[in-house]
Amino acid sequence: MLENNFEICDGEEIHDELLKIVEEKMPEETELYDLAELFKVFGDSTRIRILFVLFETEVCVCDLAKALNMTQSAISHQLRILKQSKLVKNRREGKSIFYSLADDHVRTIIAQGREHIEEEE
Amino acid sequence: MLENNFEICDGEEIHDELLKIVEEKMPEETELYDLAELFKVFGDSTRIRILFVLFETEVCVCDLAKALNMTQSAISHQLRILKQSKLVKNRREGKSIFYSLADDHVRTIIAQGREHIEEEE
DNA sequence: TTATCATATGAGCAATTATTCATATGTATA
DNA sequence: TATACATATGAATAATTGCTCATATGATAA
Repeated sequence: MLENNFEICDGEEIHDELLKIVEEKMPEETELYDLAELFKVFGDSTRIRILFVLFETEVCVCDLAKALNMTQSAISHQLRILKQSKLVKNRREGKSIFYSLADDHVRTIIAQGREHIEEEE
Repeated sequence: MLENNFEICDGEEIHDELLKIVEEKMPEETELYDLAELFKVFGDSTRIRILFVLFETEVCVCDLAKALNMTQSAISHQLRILKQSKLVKNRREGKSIFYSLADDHVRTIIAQGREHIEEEE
């Protein structure tokens, strides 16, 4: 016999307060999208393995593929994604292209992630 | 006339050095997997929006759904994922269940992500 | 108990994505 | 130039995933 069901779940005045929070604190839609896209990049273990190598040294695509035991094509595809997110940069040296970390946010983000998963009981 | 192509791309001795890095610095397979799984959770704008609300206040599922203009089911599914990753916790109060942040790594990780995307030219 | 509200969850579908394969581009060397 | 090496990339495929819909669970009130 449902009637007046448009008023469910707001007995408290949390509702106005909530709307204010969303209006004032929520980033723009484009920033939310960009943030999600950035974290998606970290959400693949192949790319994470690449980053762990780049934490230590600059490396060319071919050596990276061999070190991680994957095909050159697979690594190249993933490097492109990392580069698009500006997490890595590259330089050419002869026939080879060397990749390295673009900045240090990567280290912080990964470090915080490790802390989080290791902290769990 | 391909012969001896098993020696391509290691003119320098970077190879031994690289293998040592991978052996010594690369986390275990399970940690790499867990890390990727954790970051996948951040890789969705709905879950990021939920986290931005939880940065400010504790909130019940129904209010969260209304505030973000999504169905209760969709929000509930995402909260389950956030809870499995121990990013949020919850408590029951009568018929409602209130969700809140589980710890502060979330804030750091999101903050670093924002810094990274805002730093780009 | 019965009815209602709040939340959780399984199945199904559409969209995304990581890898492979084949091939293209770019560089150096013969 | 022609050939080989190093890397990039488009298409195809299999696997993953976010949402919807229907329904189940859990709690409160009549």
